Amino acid sequence: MMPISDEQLIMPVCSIFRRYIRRRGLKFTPERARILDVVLSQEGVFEPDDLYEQMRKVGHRVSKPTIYRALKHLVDAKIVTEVLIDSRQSHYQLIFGREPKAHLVCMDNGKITEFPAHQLTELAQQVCLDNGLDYAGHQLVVYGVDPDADKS
Amino acid sequence: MMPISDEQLIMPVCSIFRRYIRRRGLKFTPERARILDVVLSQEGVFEPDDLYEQMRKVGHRVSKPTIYRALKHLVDAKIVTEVLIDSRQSHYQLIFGREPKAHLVCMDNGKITEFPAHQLTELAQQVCLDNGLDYAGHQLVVYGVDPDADKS
DNA sequence: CTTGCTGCAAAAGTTTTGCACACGT
DNA sequence: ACGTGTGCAAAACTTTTGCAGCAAG
Repeated sequence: MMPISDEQLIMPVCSIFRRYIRRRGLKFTPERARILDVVLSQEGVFEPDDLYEQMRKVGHRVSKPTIYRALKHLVDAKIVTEVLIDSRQSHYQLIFGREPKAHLVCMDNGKITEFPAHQLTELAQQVCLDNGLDYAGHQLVVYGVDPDADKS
Repeated sequence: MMPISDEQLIMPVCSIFRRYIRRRGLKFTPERARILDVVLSQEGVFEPDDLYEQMRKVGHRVSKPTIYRALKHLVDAKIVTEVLIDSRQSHYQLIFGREPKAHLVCMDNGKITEFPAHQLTELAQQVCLDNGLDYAGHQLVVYGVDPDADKS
């Protein structure tokens, strides 16, 4: 899949989410539209609270429950995916129109680097097949430590 | 690395943990010994609360804070690793003397299947190298859905 | 003895829920 | 109009922390 530019991305994602919402008899509210906007502006991995703070900073009054509820729909709609990097905090990432990425986490400073991992998809699909499941996604996280950090 | 049997495993793990604890000027208490025992008896992935309930069931009075504190040391000692499968709950798994495993999660019933993923280690190490980090571990989670489950 | 450990209770933090009112469709 | 959504406040949970007394080294 060829990556597409931001301008190419934003319009279709909006329509796709609107269609997804309406097909389910749900409602495309201004809050959901604005949340999708902020999500589309995120670089890499983000937390629900990031969205809350950023929206608040530009004067958008959205409550946290609304953000959590919208994220659930965005995940269902396969526009966003949950990224499991920290067991004590939800992390999400935009996936629509993007190649699947794996994550390298530096355990010293928490910095997250993305890298492509094409090879994995085939392996992951085969594993599902072997176990009688339909493939629904996969995630690779690699952990590293800074070689220059002091060892305790 | 050749997998080893349970009897071969339990003794060395105990000594290794004791040595780890003492080298750091910490204390090898009965609570920590019992927690390690329960950890060694787990099949696959477990949660802190699983340990708590199982210990309670056999009459071992250990508090949850103590379990959380012990798990931290077990992770540091590389006897146990955290498994990121659910952002709302910590999951752990015994790794000492075991081959690295990847996880297949069925999104319909939550069932977790382990499978070997040798090929990944090399890839993961290369990624760290490319990014100037020392390799510290990796984790692959594959998601599947039951083809027989009703689609909503 | 000294220092770390435990259990309790409380705190901290994230995510969810109940409810009354507001708003898409 | 009907049925969802929203915000608020509170609940639900998991995980962490402070502290007094206890115990390992």
